[in-house]
Amino acid sequence: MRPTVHDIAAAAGVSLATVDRVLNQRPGVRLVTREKVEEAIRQIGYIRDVAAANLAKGRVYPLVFIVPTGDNSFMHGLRSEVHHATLRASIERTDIRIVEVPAFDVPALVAALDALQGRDIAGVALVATDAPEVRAAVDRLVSERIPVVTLVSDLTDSTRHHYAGIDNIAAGRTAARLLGRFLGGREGYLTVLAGSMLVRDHRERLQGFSAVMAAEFPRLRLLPVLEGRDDPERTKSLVSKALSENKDIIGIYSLGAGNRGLIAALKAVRPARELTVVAHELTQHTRAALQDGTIDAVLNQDAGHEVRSAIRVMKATADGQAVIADQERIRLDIFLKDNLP
Amino acid sequence: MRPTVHDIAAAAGVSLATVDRVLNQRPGVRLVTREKVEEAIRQIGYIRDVAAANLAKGRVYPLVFIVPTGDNSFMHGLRSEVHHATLRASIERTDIRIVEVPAFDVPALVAALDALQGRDIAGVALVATDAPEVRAAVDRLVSERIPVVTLVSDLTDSTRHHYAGIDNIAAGRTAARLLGRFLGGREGYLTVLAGSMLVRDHRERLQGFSAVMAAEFPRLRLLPVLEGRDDPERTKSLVSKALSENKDIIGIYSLGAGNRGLIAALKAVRPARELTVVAHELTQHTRAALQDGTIDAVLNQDAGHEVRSAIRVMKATADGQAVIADQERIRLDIFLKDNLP
DNA sequence: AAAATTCTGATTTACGTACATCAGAAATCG
DNA sequence: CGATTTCTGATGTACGTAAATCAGAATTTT
Repeated sequence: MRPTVHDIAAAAGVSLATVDRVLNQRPGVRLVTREKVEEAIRQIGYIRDVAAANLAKGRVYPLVFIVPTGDNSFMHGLRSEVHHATLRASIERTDIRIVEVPAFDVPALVAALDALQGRDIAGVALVATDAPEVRAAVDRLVSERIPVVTLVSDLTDSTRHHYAGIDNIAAGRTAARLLGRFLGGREGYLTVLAGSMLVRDHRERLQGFSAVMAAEFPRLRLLPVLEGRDDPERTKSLVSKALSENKDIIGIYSLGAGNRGLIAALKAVRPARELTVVAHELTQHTRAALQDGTIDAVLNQDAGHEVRSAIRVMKATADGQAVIADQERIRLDIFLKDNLP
Repeated sequence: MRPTVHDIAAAAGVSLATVDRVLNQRPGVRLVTREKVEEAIRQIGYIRDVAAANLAKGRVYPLVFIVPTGDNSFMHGLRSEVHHATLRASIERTDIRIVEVPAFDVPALVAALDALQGRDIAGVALVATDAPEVRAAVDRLVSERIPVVTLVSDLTDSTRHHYAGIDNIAAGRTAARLLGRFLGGREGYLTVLAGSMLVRDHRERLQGFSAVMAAEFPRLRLLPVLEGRDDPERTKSLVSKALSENKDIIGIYSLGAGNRGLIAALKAVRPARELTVVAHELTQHTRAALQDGTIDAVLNQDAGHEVRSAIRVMKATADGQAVIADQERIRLDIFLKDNLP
């Protein structure tokens, strides 16, 4: 049988009330007594029954998810996963609020974060735009002892408690190796298509990609990055233009969203041009493109996992509990047409 | 506020005791009354507070993990993950017992399963050897309303509640495409290295691999499968022999354990022979081989995820709770040297 | 040393559910 | 119709913890 507060009281020779004061860091306990109790806790290996504690407290976890607006498939999927999480709210004792903020809008994000100060909140999860102002706002929340988790895109040098997302440098490196190996020993040009270089995840992917390309596939030369702003129309024309201007392009790495436009551009030149393509984010469009051979590999992060992980981490952090680090690592999924879920 | 048993009682116009009888399917309730209560439960959308219920019941989940003995890295890792789970036992209210059974030994596995009949057990997880006798033993447990989960390797046509493992056909197909693409348009022979064709996961991997190879990479021809029995020494000599007998082998797919032997054989011919290699299971050996270029890709299933998922599913099944299907899907991890965890 | 202050103990209620007991009501049987 | 049998209600205890109250002890201050 697992030890309870009663066992602590007995072991330390104090009353239940005193044990409770020590456990919940309430005042009114002399130092010597406090130490006696803490020693007893260690001795008998007491572990608080979180379920019982939450029951007694009537605990709910008010959580806030700050996600960017915008209609690209990935963010849409992310919002939908957060929404799904709200359906489990009563079971998980969460109370989730979704705040939408225009994408890449630093002041708006800062305002949303600052609006949470002083509120009774058990945790904040945000898709971070990597700016010093955002970092400062996050640090303010952290200093108020509010658990903060970055989602999908991380924040440089911030004190956030956790990052629920993939290692984007590794993702870029992986994309490079896949493209490099799939292209065999061929020689030619590669085009990189990004959403915006203002977000850290895109910058990091490019960084990893360039590093491996330069070091291991010198025969493949990179063209300047095309910034599609995650907009299908713009992306389509950028890609079409690049392909027609340079007939030696043999591969494409699409590291952001807006793949619909990319796919349209590819289909337009399809039978004639043979291109090896690696893209990010599994959506209905990239899935279909993978299946029909327009895209060769898709790198993905599972938004559902990210959201659930963020919730677990926020709850655990709010309770001062440890997390299973291994379980919270978000993996980079690599999909070929053969292992689609 | 979430509705409670009191709310049901009020809504149905009955007493708490009657609600309790209905909820816990105890006798002593007339049909009409029972239906009235059930209707009220549906009306107000009552969901049982599992934490409170478990507290009241003093519930613990006695779980049994049946895992094969043997010293290959993967099974070693699996046992270690189960052991790790026992460390969280008091928090998770589990009481995990590990039963070791010789690998591929059908009668022993059946005996282990039958020994559990009639015992007070909240769930059984087993690494299945795919034999009709095993299926029958599993079905006996299921008919006793004991939750059964297959782990890593599934059972054909059985009534087990859940399979916590990867899709092995997809794994084989993925391996084939990786090898095929990495080898570009080259022509030559491929060797497949398996542990034993008696386990379903190995058979399925081979099946998927062969299918994609035949359909999409006809220039790569498969040699007869080498059965290394997951034994490093035997594997090493088999591979060395094959490589020296056929100078046109340009790729290897190792779909089972015993990769230590494979790696040793590869290192012996390394600078001279250029081979593209895809292997299964990320261990310290395959990880090092991936890093130094001896192996090109490793397909992996995360044993920790499998064990934790199995536990969640067994607990949920024991409580008649739903599981988040998406969360319990075990994914095929593809590791290149760039995305190692 | 008396007063004021700070600790500590004892006790109670609560959270939502499970489970047992016993009395009384309703239904069924003879 | 009375006697059984079957249902239902009322009530209390328990699970492990939180939180509050109040009395009394120990300590510190005056």
